[in-house]
Amino acid sequence: MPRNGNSSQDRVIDPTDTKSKILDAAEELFMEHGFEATSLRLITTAAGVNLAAVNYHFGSKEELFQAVLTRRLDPMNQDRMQLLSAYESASNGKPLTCEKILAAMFIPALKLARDHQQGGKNFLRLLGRAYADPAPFIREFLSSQYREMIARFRSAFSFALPHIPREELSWRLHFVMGALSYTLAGADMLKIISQIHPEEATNDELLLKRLAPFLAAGLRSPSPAEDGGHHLFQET
Amino acid sequence: MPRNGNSSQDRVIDPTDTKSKILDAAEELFMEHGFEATSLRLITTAAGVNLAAVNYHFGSKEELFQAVLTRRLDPMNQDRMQLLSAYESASNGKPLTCEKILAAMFIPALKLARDHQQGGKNFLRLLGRAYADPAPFIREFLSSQYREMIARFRSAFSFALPHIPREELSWRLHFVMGALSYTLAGADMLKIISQIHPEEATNDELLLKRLAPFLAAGLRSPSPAEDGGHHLFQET
DNA sequence: GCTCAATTGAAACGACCGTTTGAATTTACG
DNA sequence: CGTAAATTCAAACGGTCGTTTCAATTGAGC
Repeated sequence: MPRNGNSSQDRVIDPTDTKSKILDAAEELFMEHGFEATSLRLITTAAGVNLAAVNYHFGSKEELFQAVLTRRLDPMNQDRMQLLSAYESASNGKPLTCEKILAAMFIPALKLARDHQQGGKNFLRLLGRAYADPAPFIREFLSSQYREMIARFRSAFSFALPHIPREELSWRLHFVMGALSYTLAGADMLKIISQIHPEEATNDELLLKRLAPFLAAGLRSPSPAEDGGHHLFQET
Repeated sequence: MPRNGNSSQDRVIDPTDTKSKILDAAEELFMEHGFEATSLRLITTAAGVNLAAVNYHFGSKEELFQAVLTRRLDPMNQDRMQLLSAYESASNGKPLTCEKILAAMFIPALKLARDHQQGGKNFLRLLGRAYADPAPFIREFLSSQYREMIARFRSAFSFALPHIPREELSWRLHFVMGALSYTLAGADMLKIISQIHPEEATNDELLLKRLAPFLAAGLRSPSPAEDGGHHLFQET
């Protein structure tokens, strides 16, 4: 009895085996109902497998959730870092533009959103929910999954924007991640905020072509320490 | 038997009555565990009231959740619109700056975060979770709560930035809402993204003094239609 | 073909869920 | 004070939950 294991595919991935069927069904159902509200019975019924298969292959519901996240999140963040390295190698030691660094963040996310016709979009919504979940096992998992990639991109931005203090840059990177994840995950909020035509709202590439310039302008803006001392939050 | 009702306090709010005790406990527990994972038994035990009191005073668990949201969200959005109107009245028909409009959005949220020492922060985190929840009853509720406020602020930005096409502005307003809600709600994500000192991360006012200039720069940036045709998402 | 481990299967475990019921209690008021 | 409405209470309703157990089945290597 393996009881878990095979954490980073020791064998080839077979989309018809029990583990993959569970992961596919869990991804869609976790996205739709959240972690706590999705029962293992719902997942195993949708996957066409026995209820006990989840505990046999993944150990527990929490470990299944982590497996669902890591299956796509880990490759996506690896892609981001590889793409960033490729851009840097091609620049001959010159700093990259903010747009270029943002492209290294966005393109792998876009690829994920497009690749698996429904799975990709489902996963990004699931990720958006996980960001807002305070459950310790989720937060610690996301932290470990993101730490390396975030450090890598902060260095790149620091090199591209040497006049921005490192701490200010950490904040701006936080804002970038917020707008990106919110935009990729919360398509439904668009219907609240605007009367944007639905057929356009589904075009993620166009969306990010609008988001990247928006964020690049914010990243390049003067550091608050050198803006002449505006007093924004003074009433009247 | 009233069976619900009293939707916008017909009587004075008494922080020691059963309804308020339930709302306070529910706000904290919904924030911590999410809607589905928070049981009415947990809420009523924490509030020190009988289990049946929720169904008696609010009708159902879903209606209790909406009552928790509307108690603070509705006043906050009213404050935002009143503040925006006050700024506009003081400007003698001249367009407001982006920073000023953003201040009208941020200040009421900041007031909420500070007012109720723990309740305020709890509520904003709860709101962040609700944004990412696809449950129809949550999405429809948020949509109805935000529609008027969003329309009001889109008009203000449209007046302040007449050269930005209205559709582009809708997208940028979406990005603003995303970065703001993500920032206000997801304080824990900061620990993932940066090594920002915790004692500073809790200072929301400083946080928004960094966020507002960042977003204002993005809002003012040239419209993509007139940026000369960059090709950001061309690989290589 | 036999053996033994890997996997699947059906059933049950105790626990907790949202809601309802109807009686007991408190409150408001003529 | 008496009475009718509002509120609180304990208990139970039918269900669903994650997990475990153990027998049945499968599959690979000798």
